[in-house]
Amino acid sequence: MTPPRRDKPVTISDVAQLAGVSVPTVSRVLTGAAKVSEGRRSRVLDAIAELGYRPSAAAQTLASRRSNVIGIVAGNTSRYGYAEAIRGVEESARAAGFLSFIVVVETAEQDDVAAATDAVLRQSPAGVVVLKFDPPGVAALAALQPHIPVVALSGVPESGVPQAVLDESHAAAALTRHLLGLGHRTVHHVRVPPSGKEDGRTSGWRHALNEAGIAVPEIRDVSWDPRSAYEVGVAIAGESDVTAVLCGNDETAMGLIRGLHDAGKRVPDDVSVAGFDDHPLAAMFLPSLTTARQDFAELGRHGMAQLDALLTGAAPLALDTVDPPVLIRESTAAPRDAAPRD
Amino acid sequence: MTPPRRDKPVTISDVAQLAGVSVPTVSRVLTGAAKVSEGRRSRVLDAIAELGYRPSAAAQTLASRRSNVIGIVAGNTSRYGYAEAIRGVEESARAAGFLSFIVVVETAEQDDVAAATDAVLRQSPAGVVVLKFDPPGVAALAALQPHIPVVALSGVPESGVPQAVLDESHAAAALTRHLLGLGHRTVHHVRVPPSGKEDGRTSGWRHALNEAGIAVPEIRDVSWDPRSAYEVGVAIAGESDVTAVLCGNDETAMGLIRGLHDAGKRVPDDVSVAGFDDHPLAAMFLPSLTTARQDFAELGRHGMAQLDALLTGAAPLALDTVDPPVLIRESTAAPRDAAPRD
DNA sequence: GTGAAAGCGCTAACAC
DNA sequence: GTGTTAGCGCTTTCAC
Repeated sequence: MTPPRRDKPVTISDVAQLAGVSVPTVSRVLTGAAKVSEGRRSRVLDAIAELGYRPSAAAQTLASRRSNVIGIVAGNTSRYGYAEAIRGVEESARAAGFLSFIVVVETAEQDDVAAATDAVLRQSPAGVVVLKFDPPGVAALAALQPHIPVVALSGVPESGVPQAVLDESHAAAALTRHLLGLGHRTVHHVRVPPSGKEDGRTSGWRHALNEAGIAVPEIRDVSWDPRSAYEVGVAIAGESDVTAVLCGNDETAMGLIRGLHDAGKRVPDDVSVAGFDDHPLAAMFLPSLTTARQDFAELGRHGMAQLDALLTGAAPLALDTVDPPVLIRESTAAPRDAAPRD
Repeated sequence: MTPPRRDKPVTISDVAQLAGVSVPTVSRVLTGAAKVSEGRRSRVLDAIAELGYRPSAAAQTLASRRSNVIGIVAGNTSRYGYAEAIRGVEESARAAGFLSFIVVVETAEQDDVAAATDAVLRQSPAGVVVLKFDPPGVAALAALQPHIPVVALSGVPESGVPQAVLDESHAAAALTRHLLGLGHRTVHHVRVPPSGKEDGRTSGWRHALNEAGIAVPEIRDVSWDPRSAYEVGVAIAGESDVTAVLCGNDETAMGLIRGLHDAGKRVPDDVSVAGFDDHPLAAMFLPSLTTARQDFAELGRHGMAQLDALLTGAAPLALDTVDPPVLIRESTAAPRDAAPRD
């Protein structure tokens, strides 16, 4: 066995020569584009193994005008939901024979979006999955769509784009109703950075309040950093009318609870707090978090399945919606001053 | 402005024709390989803008035999340290003009490692950064090294590979000494899946115990799932000799604390627990976690810097080691039965 | 089935 | 400086 030299890669013609066949024949056994007689076929396979030959993706892409890479475009790669969604996409992309590359769009500004679009298109990927979780994602989706097959991953259905959706609004409404059902007069909302005008989490909350004929309280905004939720927790500890809070995600809920705690309030005794996502630590927290499970990895897998369907020209999958289950745990309870409604 | 058609990409010769120059001249303004007169130069630039031309990465790679993509090889993409390290690598790769693709190695088995190696090499990347955090990472590193410029990211220095290191053993020893200094007779250790025979976290702990002349207690192993640490927490709640525990990471510490809590033990009153990493939620947990900060994103950036140096043939950077700072918070305290040693 | 010939979009080497 | 000529490593006609 001769280990390949770092500076002289083995090419298809090396294989052809060793196997005693023509270059196109090697190509045929590689791609399966046409039948090759059993004898030649195995000689080619042997030569490939002996030389440790690996086809060059660049040459294949150039010659065939299709590639086996897909792009994952995201505003972020490491936050919980993002990382899980990326994992899901990559997993099923790999299972389908695709390699995934990552393009991060820092902001929704022209320059960043154009840079990301360029980076994606230059690779001539077979398709792209965009995490439409934030404004950069929304902008990148719009920029990419006219050029290449794209699937969006998101929390709210939208028409005109193949997509996989994790329907957040139902779960947010259910969580809000749960809190109201415990006897809270209203439910406040601490919002994480939204993807557009309003996310499903916020609209579900708003919907449930409207439905119950309750005035919609002012929204508090936080960044992704749990410390900003901590500050809000400290602040609302001083507001006696706040007895129930629905947070945009579990990290926010944990930060908020810690802030309330440090300001002398107990959860759920003084204030009920619900999170969103069912982060792996949500059940470990003290108190454990009432929340709605979001399976981001599954969302990613669905997205890749959509892309696959799109590429193979199969019947476009029906709108792919997953309804997140609600989990009632320790962080929510009846308020001090009221008995449950029913 | 004519938006490019989805099916007929603009090529370099379209640009050349519109600008009234030869193809290589366009290439020259693109790559800056040779001087081009100001007049032609700007005509080319205009043509590029007008046509919305984007060079094909495949063609460039094939013709020039160098690519501007780098590979990130990892056993996992979404767990905290992994995701942060990947973020760091991608960030600085992008800043240096590289696109990052991701290859996941599920296990350290022959097949998976070979598949990952193939996937990487077929892309002919400029270089690769391997997350040497687990056995799959270690195996992939070994398989890749003879073929292509590789940098390893890890927790323990190792010779023979360009690498960036987050030196865990000092911090683990410091944490162990902190616990002993509080008066604990010994410190137990709950270990997360190690990359090889022993990780820096474990060896630092072992070292500090040896140094203090204390017998090394049996190690408890957990998976990455905090629920497995929860089980250990429940179990050790029944062992009265366990008063201090050093955990392999913060998620494990949180699971362990929750398990202790559910089994009736309080932290730090009954048992002191230290984590590792300074996860964003470590400071929010109740109790907040004593831990050692690991800046994985910075580790990733250092790794990419190493790779850059390697590629440009610059003097190889000195071994890149970061010493994680120790953070004393609420989850550790003196044991019930003893006063602090000093 | 199989080889010869052509060409994918670009860069490199070479003259001028 | 600039155009012409050759490929890069493959896949794709198209004969046979």
